[in-house]
Amino acid sequence: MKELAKTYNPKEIEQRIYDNWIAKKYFHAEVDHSKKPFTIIMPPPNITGQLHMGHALNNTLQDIVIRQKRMQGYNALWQPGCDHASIATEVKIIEELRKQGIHKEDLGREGFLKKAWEWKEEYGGRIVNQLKKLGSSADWDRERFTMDEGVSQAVLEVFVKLYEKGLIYKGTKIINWCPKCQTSVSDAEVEHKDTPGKFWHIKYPIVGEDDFIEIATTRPETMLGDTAVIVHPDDPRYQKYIGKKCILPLMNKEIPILADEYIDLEVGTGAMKVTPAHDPNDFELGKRHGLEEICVFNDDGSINENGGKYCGLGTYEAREAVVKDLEELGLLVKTVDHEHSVGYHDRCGTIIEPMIKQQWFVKMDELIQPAIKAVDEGEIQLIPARMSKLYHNWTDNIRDWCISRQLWWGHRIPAYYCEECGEMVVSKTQPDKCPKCGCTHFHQDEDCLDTWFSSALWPFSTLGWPEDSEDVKYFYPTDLLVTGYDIIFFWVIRMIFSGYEHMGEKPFKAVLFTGLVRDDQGRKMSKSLGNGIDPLEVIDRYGADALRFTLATGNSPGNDMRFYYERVEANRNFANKIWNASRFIMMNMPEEGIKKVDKALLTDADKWILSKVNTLAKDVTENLDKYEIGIAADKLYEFIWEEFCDWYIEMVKPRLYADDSTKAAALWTLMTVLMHSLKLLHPYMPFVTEEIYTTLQPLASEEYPEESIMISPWPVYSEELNFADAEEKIEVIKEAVRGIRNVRTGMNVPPSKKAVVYVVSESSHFRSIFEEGKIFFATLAKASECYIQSDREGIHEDAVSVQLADGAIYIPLEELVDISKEIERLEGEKKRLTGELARVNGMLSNEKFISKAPEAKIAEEREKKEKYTKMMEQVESQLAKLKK
RNA sequence: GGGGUCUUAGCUCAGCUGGGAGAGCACCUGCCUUACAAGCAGGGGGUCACAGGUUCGAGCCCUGUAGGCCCCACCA
Repeated sequence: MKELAKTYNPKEIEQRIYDNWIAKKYFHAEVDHSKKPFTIIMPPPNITGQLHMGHALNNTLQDIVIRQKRMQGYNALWQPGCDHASIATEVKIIEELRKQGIHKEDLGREGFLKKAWEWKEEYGGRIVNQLKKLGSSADWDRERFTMDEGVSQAVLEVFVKLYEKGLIYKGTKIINWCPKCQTSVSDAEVEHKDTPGKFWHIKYPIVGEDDFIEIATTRPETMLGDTAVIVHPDDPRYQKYIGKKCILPLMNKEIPILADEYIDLEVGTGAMKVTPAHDPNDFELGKRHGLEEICVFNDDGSINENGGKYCGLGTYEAREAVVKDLEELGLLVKTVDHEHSVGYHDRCGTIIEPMIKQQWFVKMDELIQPAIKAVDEGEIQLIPARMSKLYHNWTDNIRDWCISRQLWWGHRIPAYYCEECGEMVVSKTQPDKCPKCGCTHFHQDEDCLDTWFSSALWPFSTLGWPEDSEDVKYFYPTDLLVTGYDIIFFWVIRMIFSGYEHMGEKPFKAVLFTGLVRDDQGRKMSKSLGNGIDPLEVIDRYGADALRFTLATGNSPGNDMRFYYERVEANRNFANKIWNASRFIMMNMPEEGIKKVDKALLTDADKWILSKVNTLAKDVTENLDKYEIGIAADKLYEFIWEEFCDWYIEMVKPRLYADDSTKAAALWTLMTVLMHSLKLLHPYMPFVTEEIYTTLQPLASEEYPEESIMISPWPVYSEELNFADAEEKIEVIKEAVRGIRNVRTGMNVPPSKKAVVYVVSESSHFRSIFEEGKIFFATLAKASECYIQSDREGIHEDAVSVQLADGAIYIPLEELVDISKEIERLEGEKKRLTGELARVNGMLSNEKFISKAPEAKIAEEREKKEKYTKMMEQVESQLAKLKK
C-alpha cells in the first residue's frame, strides 16, 4: 500500500503528477458529439514574456473553471497559444542585435525575420513551460501561435474580406507616430498623462500694420509648420483681425487669420496657431478651412527640410532654438507654467508625435454595432457587470482603427502594387498579373498589421477557421474568457466584433475580468521598481497549490489584489492540513480497503458530516456556475478545516480506537467525505488532491474507479445524503462542547484534568442526542464519566453549568470551583440573553414587522425567543442556587 | 468635463438577490491531546468614511459630502 509522506512537500509531487497527466493525455479534447463542449480560449501570452503574477492569476482562474467543467462531464477544451507581439518582440530582437553590433537594416527584411524566428524557437516556449508549473491543464497538443500557418490564413481571409466590403481602407490621416519605434500606433496604444509644461506667448505681426496678434502654444517648435491663426468669430478682441494676414515669425511667411467657433475664448490668449500636420484638432481645422498641411518632422522626431534653418535639430533642441530666436526678435511675450496632457507610447514611453501619414484603417462604425448590442442585451455577460460601462466608454467614442505598422515582425499586409502602373491589388496571394495593365511584376506593401489584428480572431482562428473544420463547429462559440480589464479595448472588444462579423456569432458567452496583482504595499509590480514577485519562486517555496489558492481567494472579480507571502503560507498550511487529515484516515484504513456501508449503520455524526458535504457540493457548484470562484473557495476552506478536521475527525477518533460497532460506518464516512472534499477542491489545488486521491483510491476502488481525480466525476447533491435532523442534533452537541470548553477555560481548569459531566434534561429527545453521541461527546467534553439524566439528582449544588435551550450540562468541580467567578460568568450570560431577548421582543412586538416581514423570518424570530427564554430561566435558577 | 470604483477588526480583504458583522495575518491566554506546533482550544478588538432618505428592518438600495485609486475625453 502506498503511503503518504509525513509532511506535505509539494516539490516532491508536482512535476511527477503533471508529467503523468500529460502522458495520459487528460488535457486533450477531441470533438465528441456525445458530450457537451466547454471551451476556454487562453489569452495568448507574448512569446517575449516571462510568467508574472498577472499570468498566474489569470491562468489559475481558467484552470479552476476548466478542471471543474471537465469533472462535470463536459468535453472541456482549454485552447492555448502564444502571441507574436509585434512591437514588443521586434524591439527586443533589435536590442539583441545591437549587442552584436548589428542594425536591423543591415540584415534586410528577410534576414531580420530569419533571426526573429530563430529567437522565437529558442525563447518562445519559455512561458509555456512556466504555465505548466502552475498546473495549467490546457490542451498543449493544440498549442497555436499567432503567426503560424493556420492563424495567418485567418488573418489574410479577414483582411481581404473586410477590404472587399469596404471596411478596410488605405487613407492619409493624422495618426499617432512613435518616433522611437518608428511606427504608427493605434489610439488604444497611446497613454495620456498630465505633464508639466509651459505656455509660450508669442507675437505674430500683422501684415502691413504696426500691430500683432498674440498666440499661446505649448509646442513652439511646431510653429514652423503653422498655416493659419484662428480666433473666435465673436471675440471682440480680435474682430478687427479676421480676414487679415499675419507673419509667421522665423519662417517669414504670410498666413491668414481665420475665424472658427472651435476656439475657446478662455484658453490662452484666445488666438490659436494652427499646425494641421502635427495636431489632431488642427488637422480638423485645416480640413475645414482648406489649409496647407506642412509636415516639419522626420520620422525620428527631428526637424526636416520644411523647418528651414532648424532642419536637423531634434524636437527639443528645435524648441529651445525657436524660443531663443523669438526672444531675440522681441516676439516672445512671456512664458507661463502650464500642465497639459501628453500622449506617450504605452510600449516604450516615448512621447507620441501626431503625424499625417498614409496608413491602413478598419472602419469601425458599422462593425461595432453588433458588439454593442451583444453586451447591452446580455448576449455576452461581463463579470463584474460594471465592466460594461468601461466597455461602452470605448464603443461609444470609437474611431477607425489604424492597423498598419511600420514593422517587419508580424503579418505583412496583403496588398500588392503593380510595378508598371502602380495599381493596388488586395489578395491572399500575390496576383499573377495586373488587372489594369497586365504587368506581372508586383511588390507587396511594406507594412505589417497591428498585433491585435490577429489576436482579434483568436477564438476561431485557433480552432481551424477559415477551414470548415469540425473543431470550429463544435467548440465555437467558446464559453468563457478570463482576462484583465486593462485589455478590454485592445482585445475584448475586437474579438467580439470580429466574432460577429466573421462567424455571425459571439466569440464567448462570458468574460471574467481579473484585476491587477499588486505588491504588499499596493504598488503595481514593475521591472523598474524591482518589486515584481516571480510566481515560479513562490511555487518553488510553497507549491503551486498554495499559490493558486492564494490567487483564487481574497478578492472579487475585477478588483486589484495585494500579494502577501503570509497568505501563501496560510494556504500552504491548508494543503498541509488536508494532507495530514488524509494521513490520519489512511492510517486507520484496513488494508483490504472498504466498501459502502448500509445507510442504517450511520450514526448521527456520520449523517451530519455527510449532509454537510452534500450541501457543500451543491453550494460550490452553484458558485462556480456563476464564476464566483473566491466564494466557493472560502466555503471549501471552512468546511474542510473546521467542520471536517476540527469536529468530525475528533468525533470519530474514539470510535476508531475503541473498535466500536460503528467503526465501519465511521471509516466509510471518513473516506466519502474526504473524497468529496478532494474532488471539490481539486480545481483549486490539483496537485495535493491528486496525490492523496491516488493514494486512497485503491482502498475504495468500487466507488472510485478512476485512477486520477481529474477525470473522476464531480460530486453532485444527492437527496439521499440529506440528513437535516442529524445536522440539528449534532449542532446541539457542538454547542454543548463549546460551552464546556468555555467554562473550563474560564475556571482555569487544566486541559489534562478530566471531570464528571452530567447532561440533564426533561426532554427525552435531548437526552437521546447525547446517548447516541456519548462516545465522542465524553471525549470532547473531557469527561471522566458522563451521566445523562432527567433531573439534577446527585449533582452538587455548586457545579458549574452550561445552559442550552432544552437542557443543561453540569460539571461538579469541587475544590477547583470558584463560586464568585461562576456567578460572574452566569451574570454575563444573563446580560447577553437579556440583550438578545430585548432585540427579539422588539421585533416581535412591532406590528409592522409582523404584518410585513416574510413568514419564515417571523417564525425564525419566534423560535429564537423561545430558546432564549428557556436558557434565561435556567441561568436564573442556577444563579439563585449559587447565591444561596 | 464625463464615468467608474473604493472607504468594514491593528494590517490586507470577503460579505451572493436588504433579515442578528466574517476570514487570513497580527495580538492575548492555555496546551508537545497517538493526522497535523505548517497544529489544538479559548479570547480581546468594528459608531461597516460622514450626513440625509427609502424600508417593519440598511454594511448592502437612493441622494449628497469628504478622501483614495482608476478609465475616457479635452487641453492653443
